[in-house]
Amino acid sequence: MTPAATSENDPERGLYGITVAADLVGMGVQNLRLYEARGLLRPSRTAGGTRRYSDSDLVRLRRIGQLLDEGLNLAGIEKVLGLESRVRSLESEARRRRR
DNA sequence: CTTCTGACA
DNA sequence: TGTCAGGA
Repeated sequence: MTPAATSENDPERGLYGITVAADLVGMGVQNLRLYEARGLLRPSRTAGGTRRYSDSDLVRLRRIGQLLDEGLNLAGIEKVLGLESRVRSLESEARRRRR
């Protein structure tokens, strides 16, 4: 469709300010800052220092919310997120190697 | 918008 | 410990 659709649909590109992002995932802005301080998230920053949350950041935030509901603390969630990302890379690596 | 501090369950 | 409110 759109010729420039590649960069416009990049899930890694920061789109939302912290207020909009918190609103979209149903969290408080203070919590989003805390999650970042605890190493659960790394939203991009503008030159002026304001956070920019991407669509994949929102997915990550919703995952954090699920894990919190399940009773994990922030330290545990950081571990889980790390393990999940490692599983993903190992799975894709195994997929490549298999072909 | 940012970081920081304190109260609450 | 995580959440939330208020202030600089």
